[in-house]
Amino acid sequence: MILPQEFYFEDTTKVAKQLLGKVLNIKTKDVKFRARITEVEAYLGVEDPACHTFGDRRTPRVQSMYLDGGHSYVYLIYGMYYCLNFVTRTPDHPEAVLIRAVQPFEADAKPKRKDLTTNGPGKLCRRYGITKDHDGLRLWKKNSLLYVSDDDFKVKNQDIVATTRVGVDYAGEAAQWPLRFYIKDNPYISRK
DNA sequence: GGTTCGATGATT
DNA sequence: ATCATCGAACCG
Repeated sequence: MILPQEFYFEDTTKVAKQLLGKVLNIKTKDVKFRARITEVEAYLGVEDPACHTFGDRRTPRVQSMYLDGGHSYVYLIYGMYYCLNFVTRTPDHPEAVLIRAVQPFEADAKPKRKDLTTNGPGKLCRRYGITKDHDGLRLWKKNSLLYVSDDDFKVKNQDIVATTRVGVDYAGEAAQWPLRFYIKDNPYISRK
């Protein structure tokens, strides 16, 4: 089933963990992809120095983060890679979950073994053609280019690994916050 | 208008 | 450890 918008209104850390194992549905020109979310990071808004909305910053880039929970937020990083996020909570709490890695479904995974093209936030966007065009989309709508659904796959709390976020050394104390989550023993995880 | 920097990834 | 690559953010 498709996840309702309310799913994204909850506490961002909680939403991040609950997103593990959920299914990302991507529509391109004529192809559809499905992939299971295996790694995420939570970004806690105005009080999180690592978050783009830290200090209630309202630049054009982060507009989508001030939409209601359940919208996508896509930005360009290092001039080369896009990163996909799901906005959480409400406009007065501009927070989000970064999708860091996914596991392609069998039909998509041409290589027999591990597909090395979806285990990183930049890589998965490149793999599925996710660009600025995918910014601000409604993730709870089935006709959206991007939407998120549920199936019978369950991730036990016990199988969630929590650790520090990647690439946020500049954020001081916040660099140590355990806001990166991934599925234990899953091969589709980004570096480190 | 100029400068700095980055929620990355590939390579050495 | 280094670099590719460039839009944003920041400064003034």
